[in-house]
Amino acid sequence: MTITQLKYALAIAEHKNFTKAAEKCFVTQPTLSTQIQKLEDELDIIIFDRGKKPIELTDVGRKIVFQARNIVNEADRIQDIVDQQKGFIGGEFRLGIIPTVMPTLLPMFLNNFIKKYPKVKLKIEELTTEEIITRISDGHLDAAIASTPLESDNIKERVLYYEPFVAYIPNSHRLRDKKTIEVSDLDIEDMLLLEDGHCFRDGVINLCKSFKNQTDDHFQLESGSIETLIKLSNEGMGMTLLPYLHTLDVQEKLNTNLRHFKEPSPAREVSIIYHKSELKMQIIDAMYDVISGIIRGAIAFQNVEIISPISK
Amino acid sequence: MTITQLKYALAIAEHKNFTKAAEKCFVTQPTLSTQIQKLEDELDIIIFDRGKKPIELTDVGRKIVFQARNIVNEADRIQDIVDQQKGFIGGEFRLGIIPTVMPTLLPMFLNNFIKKYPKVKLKIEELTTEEIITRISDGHLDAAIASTPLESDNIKERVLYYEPFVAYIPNSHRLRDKKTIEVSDLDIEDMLLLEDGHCFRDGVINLCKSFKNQTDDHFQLESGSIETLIKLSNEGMGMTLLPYLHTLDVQEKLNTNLRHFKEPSPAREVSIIYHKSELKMQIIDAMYDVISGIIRGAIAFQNVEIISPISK
DNA sequence: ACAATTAATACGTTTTTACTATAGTTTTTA
DNA sequence: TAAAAACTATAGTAAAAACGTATTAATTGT
Repeated sequence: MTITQLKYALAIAEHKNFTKAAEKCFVTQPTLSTQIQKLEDELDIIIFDRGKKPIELTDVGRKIVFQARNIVNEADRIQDIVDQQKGFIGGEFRLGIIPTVMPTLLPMFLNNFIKKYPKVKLKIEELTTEEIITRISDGHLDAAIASTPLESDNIKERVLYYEPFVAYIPNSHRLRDKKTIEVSDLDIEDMLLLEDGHCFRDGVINLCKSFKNQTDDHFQLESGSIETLIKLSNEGMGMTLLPYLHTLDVQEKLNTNLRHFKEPSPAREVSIIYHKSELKMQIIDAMYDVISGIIRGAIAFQNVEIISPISK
Repeated sequence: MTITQLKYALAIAEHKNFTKAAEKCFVTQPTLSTQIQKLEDELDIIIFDRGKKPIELTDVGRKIVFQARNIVNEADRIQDIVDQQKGFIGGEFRLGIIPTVMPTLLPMFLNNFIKKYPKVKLKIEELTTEEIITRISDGHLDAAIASTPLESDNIKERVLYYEPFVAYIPNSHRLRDKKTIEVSDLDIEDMLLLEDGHCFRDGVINLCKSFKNQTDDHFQLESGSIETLIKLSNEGMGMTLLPYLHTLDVQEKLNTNLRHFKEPSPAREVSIIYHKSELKMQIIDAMYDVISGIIRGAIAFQNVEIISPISK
């Protein structure tokens, strides 16, 4: 049994196809065939059921592959240890970011980060929290930036900042004349929300729920981007809530539409999250340092109340 | 990097000597030399400092070897999974047993176990609790039978039975006429104890301490075996405490010297313990079943108070 | 039934692994 | 302190393993 064979088995389990797996492993398909056969022979069990199309794992095969994942992960950490020793911060680093954080946070730290750590090959993807959790768990992402706490077993969280909710209140709205908003002012019925799947949407719903026992899920307008929410709001479709960093982008003439919450302001917790195995921890540490250094200048709220990002 | 190379590195780290490590790996010394060089080249670090005699690990080397241990352990579990699938209970199984359990428990279950699982090659060693903890942690033991709780981080415990302490009181002892003993009757000053290192000794000391604030460690007589304790006691050197199973061996004519404690009787907890990685869990399960099946006929106390086996 | 897809097999080549023999060092012993 | 012993590194070689190309075999979809 070799680590290579285990990697091959993992690739096949993932792609359910020898040929594609072979490509991903940068070898030919016969190489995979023979190596998997050798592994199966040595263990004297069948890992893959080639009878079915696409290929399926046998019961033992599933356990073997699960354990192979552990072994390969642990093996990858050897390189990690070496990198740490050499003070080397580099290699591929796959980062997921949730949609409501992406456009504001990414421009703030990206330049800074790639300048400071030019050897890191960043691969950034915009993903929902749910997708992020899946991909961190199965090793397709090294880390992600998401709203926390997530209460996910094999994922660790490290808080980057607390980002208050800010109300965006258009002309002629009933709350227009208030200087500061209170949570009890909110009515989910005239609140513009992001479409389903965004954790910021869930946060807002939780916030409103916490004061009104609103369980009716019948809302009128939903959008995929915060920019759209603002435009819809300007059209008089209702008020909305924005994450604080987004308000820095709001055009000056619309600035008057913003209302901060009375302290303790409701806020979302934004964290860098990663697998509990702590693979590539040096890069995660580096990214944490860069982001929290930058954010310190941008957000300086102390008195906040954290709103859960998980729909309940 | 191959699993084989990691195993070689582990062997060298353990023996601090290429030649001996090569023997343990069943290869020649040059094979080890070249493979370790290949590993070091690939990682571009030095693992072993050959400058010192005996060989020492470098700082990174220590971390690499630690991680190698993890990887090799995880890799071993592949065979475990296969064995489990096949319902195969076999292979080498290294079991440690503390001295005060060995002579009574081992004869009770050994025959039974090797008859039921003839393919398991048992290697049993009598070891102190301290030695057992070290050897389970570093993988030299697969499991052990010891008195618990141990509060050791990477060791799991599964209770086999509770074994009450029984007082052995010779003729003309001040407690001779009592039908049942109470903990408050005990005086550590006239108690015969096992020599240092035995957890049963620590248990007895804890028991006495719990009633008298006795911190003076000056005892007069100490012995290495419970048999000797009984003989010393018969010579009038004082009373002593025995684990219940030992009292079943006491000759009939000396039976009259035994006094049970008033319930709840002080007792030690005896468990099968193993590494948290749960390697060879099928065999551990099998052994648990055999022992607890046998012990059910021998010990049937319900009302006990557990005494810690750790000196405090 | 035929084309397309995909895994297995046959076979040659390259790479890797491990062996024997031996050289080069350091440590121990006389 | 010189000789012996212990130990690791290196060279060369044989065996085994890994991988590639070419091809066959089996299955699926049209």
